[in-house]
Amino acid sequence: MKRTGRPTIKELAEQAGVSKTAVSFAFNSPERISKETYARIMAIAQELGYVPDPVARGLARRKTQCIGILLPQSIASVFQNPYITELLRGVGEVCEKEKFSILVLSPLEGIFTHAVYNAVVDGVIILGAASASAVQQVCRQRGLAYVTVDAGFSGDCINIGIDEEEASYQLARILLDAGHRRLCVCTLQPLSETLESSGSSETIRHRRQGIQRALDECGAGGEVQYLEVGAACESALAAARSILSQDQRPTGIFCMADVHAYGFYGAARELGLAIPRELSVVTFDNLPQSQLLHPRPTAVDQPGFQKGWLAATELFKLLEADEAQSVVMDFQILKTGSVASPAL
Amino acid sequence: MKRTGRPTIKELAEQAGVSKTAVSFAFNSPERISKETYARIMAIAQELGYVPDPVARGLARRKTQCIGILLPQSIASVFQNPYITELLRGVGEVCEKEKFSILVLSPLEGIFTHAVYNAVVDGVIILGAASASAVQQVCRQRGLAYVTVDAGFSGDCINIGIDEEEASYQLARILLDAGHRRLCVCTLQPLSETLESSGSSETIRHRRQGIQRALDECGAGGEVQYLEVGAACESALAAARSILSQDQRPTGIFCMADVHAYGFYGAARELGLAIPRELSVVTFDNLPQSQLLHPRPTAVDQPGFQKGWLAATELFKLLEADEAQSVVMDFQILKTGSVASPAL
DNA sequence: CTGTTAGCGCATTCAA
DNA sequence: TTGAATGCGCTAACAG
Repeated sequence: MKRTGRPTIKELAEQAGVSKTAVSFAFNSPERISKETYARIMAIAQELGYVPDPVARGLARRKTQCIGILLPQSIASVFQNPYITELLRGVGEVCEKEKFSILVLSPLEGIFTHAVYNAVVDGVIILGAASASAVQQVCRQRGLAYVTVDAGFSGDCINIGIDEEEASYQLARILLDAGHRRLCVCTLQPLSETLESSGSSETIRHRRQGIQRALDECGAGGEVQYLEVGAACESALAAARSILSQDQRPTGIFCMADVHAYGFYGAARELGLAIPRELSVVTFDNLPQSQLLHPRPTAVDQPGFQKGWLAATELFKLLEADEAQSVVMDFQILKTGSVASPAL
Repeated sequence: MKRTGRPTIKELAEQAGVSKTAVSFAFNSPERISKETYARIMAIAQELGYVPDPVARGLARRKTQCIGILLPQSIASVFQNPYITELLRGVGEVCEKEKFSILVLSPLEGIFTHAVYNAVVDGVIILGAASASAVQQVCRQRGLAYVTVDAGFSGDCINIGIDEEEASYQLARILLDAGHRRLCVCTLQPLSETLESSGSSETIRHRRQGIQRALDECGAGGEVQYLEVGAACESALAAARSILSQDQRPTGIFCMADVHAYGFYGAARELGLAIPRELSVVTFDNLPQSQLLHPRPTAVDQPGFQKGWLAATELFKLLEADEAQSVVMDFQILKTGSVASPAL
C-alpha cells in the first residue's frame, strides 16, 4: 500500500501482464523481445508516465553516465577565470560525444574530498594539484578513474599539461631581454577559504621557478615585485591601478593569467600609459577574447580547450581500457606588440 | 565468493562484529551509537578502505545531492558566452551552501530530454525555453523539481528573468532617440545542431517585439538589419567587420549580448571608427569585463549571477517546501558614453 | 543504545 | 522469447 507517486517497473510489468525482465529489455535491448510485447509495454509506459529511475539503474549497472570535474576553488571564484571555462568546453565536447554528463565538484566547506567522496560519477578530472594526494586517495578507495590537469608531472598519476617551468622561463626572458629590470609578477590568488589548501599550486610553483631561472641567467639585480590577485575583473583592475600608480612603477608586467593582463590594459588606459611604449605586458593563456585587445598581449598560448579535451579523452580511455598516459602538451609563445624596451 | 574489489558495508559490519545498521549509523548519525563501537567501526573502515557508495545511498535515501542545469546548446558553444558563466556562478554559490553539486546537462544528439531523462539529480534549472514543454514533461514524469531561467513568464512554471520586451524597448529607444535610423540588430545564433530546436528562444522573440515597438513609436522609416551571430569571439569579430565594411554601414548597433558588442569594439578599432562619434553601440548583459572597455558599452544590466542565484534559491525552496514563485527581476540600463548622435 | 527486517528500483544470470 | 530469482549497497522503520 505504498504511494511513491511514480510508477515503478514492477507496476508497469503488472499492468502489461509481463515480467519485470520484459520491461527492462524493452528499455535496454528491445531486440530481445517480440515486437508486439515491446509495443504493448511502451504504450502502457507512456500511459502510466513510467520512466526508469537513473539511480536504481546506476546501482544495478554499476556505472553512472557521469564524470566529475573537481575545481580548485569555489565555483563562483573559479569561473571568474575564462581559462577554466575553456577547459570545461573541451571536457564537454568529449563528454557529449560519449553521452556523459559533467558533474561540477568544488571544495565544499573547503574540503576537497567531501565532494569527491559522494559524487555519483565514474571518473574524475582533477584541476590543479591542491591537496591532490588526499583526493587521489579517495578516488582510489572508491575505485574511480581519475586524471589531473595542471598538476605537474612529478607524481605517478596521469596528468595533462605543459612544461610550465620552461614556458614561464621563456616568457620572462622576453621581458628581460627587452631590457626590463623593474618587474611585477602577478599571481593568481590561492583561495584562503580552503582549509586544506596546500599552499600555492604546483603550477604557480613551477612558473616561479622558471622566472627565477631567467632572472639568474640575466644576472640582473632587478627588482621583482610579486603580488597575488584574484581572478575577478575588479580585483585585477584594482591591483593594476595600484601597481601602476607607484612612484617607481614597474616597466614590465608578468601576468599568470590573461584576466590579470586585461586589468593592466584597463588601468594603463586610465592612467594614460601606452602599451608597449610605456608598459610592457606578457601573460599566460591567450584566451580567444585576447584578440580583441590592442596590441594583443604577448602570451604563452595555453590551449585550455584542447587540454580539457585531452584530459577527458584520457579519462575515457581509463574507463574503457584501463590504460592511459600523461600528456605533456606543446606550447607556443605568441609574440605580439605588447613588449618594447623600457623608456629610459 | 564475489570479488567486487571494494569493501561493502556488509563486509565491514562482519569484520567489526556489528550489524550493517551500526555501520550506517557510524557514517550518518554517529550520536546514535556508543563511542566505542563508533571508534571500532571507523578504525576498521579505515583499514579496509571502506567508503559508502553514493549511488546505493542515493537509491535508499531517495535523494541525490545534485541539481542539474540544462543548457540550451552544447557545452562547447554555450560556454563561449560569459553570461552563462555568470549564471553558473550564481547557481554554484547557492549549491555549495546547500552542499549540492551541479550536473551540467546539455542536449545530447540534439535531444534535450535525453540528458534530463537519466540525470541523477533532485531538481533541474532549465536555461532558455527551447523545447521547454517536452523537457518539463519529463521532469514531471520523473518527479523532479524544476525552475526555468529566461524562458518567459507566460507558462505556468516557475521562471526567473527580467521583462525582456521592455528592456529591449528602452534600449532601442536610446539609439532611436539619439537619431539613429540605420540600425543593425545582432542576435545570438540559435544552434542548428538541435533537432528539436523550437525556433528562436523566447528571449529573442520578446526582445524583437520590444525593438519593434520602439520602431513603431518613432515612426521612423529606418533600415534595420538583423543578423544572427554565434557566441564565439571570432564569429562576433567577423560579423562586425563585415557589417562595418558595408557602403551604407549602420550607425547604431543593437547587440543582444556583450560578446557581440566586444566584436564591434574590436572591428571598429581595426577600421578606425571611433565609438561613439562614428558608431553607437548598445547591448545586453553588462558583464564584469565590460568595465575594461572604453567607453563602457551602454547596456541593459542583466544580473546573470543574481539570476542564477535566485533560480537556485527557488529550486531549493521547491525541494524543501514544495513551494516557490516566479521572479521578475528589476533591470537597469547603464547609460555610458557609447551612444552619440550619428554623424551627418 | 543496538540489531533485525524490509525494502529502494532496476539489471541480469539462469531456467523454462 | 520470456520469467523467476537474486543481487547491487545502503537506509530506515521497527523491535529488542
